[in-house]
This record gives sequence, C-alpha cells and structure tokens, in this order.
Amino acid sequence: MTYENMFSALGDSTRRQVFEAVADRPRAVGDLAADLPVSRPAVSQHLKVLSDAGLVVCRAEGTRRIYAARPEGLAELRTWLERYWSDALESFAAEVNKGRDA
Amino acid sequence: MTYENMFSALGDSTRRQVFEAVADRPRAVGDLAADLPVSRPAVSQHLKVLSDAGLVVCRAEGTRRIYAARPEGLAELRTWLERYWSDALESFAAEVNKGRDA
DNA sequence: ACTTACCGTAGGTCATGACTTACGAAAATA
DNA sequence: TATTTTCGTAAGTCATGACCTACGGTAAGT
Repeated sequence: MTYENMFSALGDSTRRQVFEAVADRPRAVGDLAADLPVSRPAVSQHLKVLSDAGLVVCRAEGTRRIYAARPEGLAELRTWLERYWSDALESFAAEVNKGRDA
Repeated sequence: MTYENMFSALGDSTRRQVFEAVADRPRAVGDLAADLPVSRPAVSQHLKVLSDAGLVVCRAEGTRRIYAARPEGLAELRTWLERYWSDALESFAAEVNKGRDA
C-alpha cells in the first residue's frame, strides 16, 4: 500500500523471487516453495508481506491458493519513480554545473 | 548496483527521505541531518548505503560533502519495473480469465 | 600553529525480520 | 466420517541493520 511497504517488500531477495515467479504466471504456494531454497511457511509469510504491500492478490481453488501479481501495485511504484527521476535529472544537471564552477 | 541494494536502500523510511531530499536538490550531510529526526552519523551511514546502491554521488566542497541523486540509479530500477510490469499485466489478465472459468 | 567546521568510521545497543518446526483449519476424496 | 492435501499461523532462534556516542581526520580561518 505505502511506498515503505513496497520497497521493503521487494528489498528482500527471496521475496523478490517470489514476486517475479508469480509475475511470470500465477502459482500456488507449494509450487512456489518447490522452486525456492526456503520452506513453504516461509513462502507463505513472504506472500503475506507482498499482499499487504498490494503487490499480489490471491484466489482460492480448492485447498490451493493461487497467487498472482497485481499490476496496480507496480503502477504505484512507477508513479514514485517517475517523479523522483525527473527531480534527480534536474538536480544532477545543476550539480554538474556546480562542479564546473568549482 | 544490484536490485537487491536499490530496493532495500529505498525500503527504509529515513533513507528514502534522505534520497528524496538530495533528489530535490544537492545537499551537504549536515544540512540533511538538520531536517531529519536522526543524528548526522546516521545520515552518513544512509548516504553510504545509497552510494553503494548507485543512487547518489558525492562531491567535495571544502570540508563539506555535497551529495546529489544519480539518475542512472533510478533508470536501472525503471528497467526492472517495466519488465515485471508487463509480465504482471499478462499474468493478471490470464488470472482474471481463470477466475471466470471457475 | 591553533581553533573551528564538517564529516566518516568504530564500537555497542536494541529492535526488526527471515527462517525453522509444530500445529490447526478448510476443502477434496474415499 | 476418516484421510489426505494444501495452506496459514504461532512460537522460538538467529542474523541483520538502524541508531547512538565517541573518536580521528581533513580543510578553512585566525
């Protein structure tokens, strides 16, 4: 939901792998854990963090829970990025000029 | 440098404030600390993390160190974002169709 | 040379979080 | 109903990291 949650969620390597996997295609928890070096409960916890951050959504299919990436989540990240990217460009250009003076 | 470093760097609230401040305009360490609720050494440590992540650069001006945002850093983040955003769009569309079947 | 301003790093404390095993709940199956 | 499958959560361990104070080092001013 917040930038805080999103960035810190994607800041963990294992958790980013989980996200990238479900972004590739929706998967169940057990399937995700099978392709990762951590236990299934660990994957569950990572998915909860990603879900709280608004980066994934969940759908029940029998006893299985199918997780999928949530595009709106990345869209929010993109909003932040676009803003500070233009800021960074301007301030960096000014910095280069300052450097020329000195 | 790596996505790992970038996301985890921006995942901390205080550190993201530091980055946003220098993105607005280049600043010295003491000036940054004056506007933040943490000590100056803490700001120094955050700047080191941001620097290792390739998100900021530094320039000496007398005893002062002027830090500025590094646009190429955000550009890398954008590359990641664009890729997984399109992935997420496709997988999410497929997910919606699956949901319709069930 | 001495003092002042500004900064990075070392060392230590404390909270956060990533991971594990154990357990309980819900749905399909027989 | 009993069993199996799949999953989330609780409880505990251990490493990471965010923060502080103290210290040392460099550049400018007197």
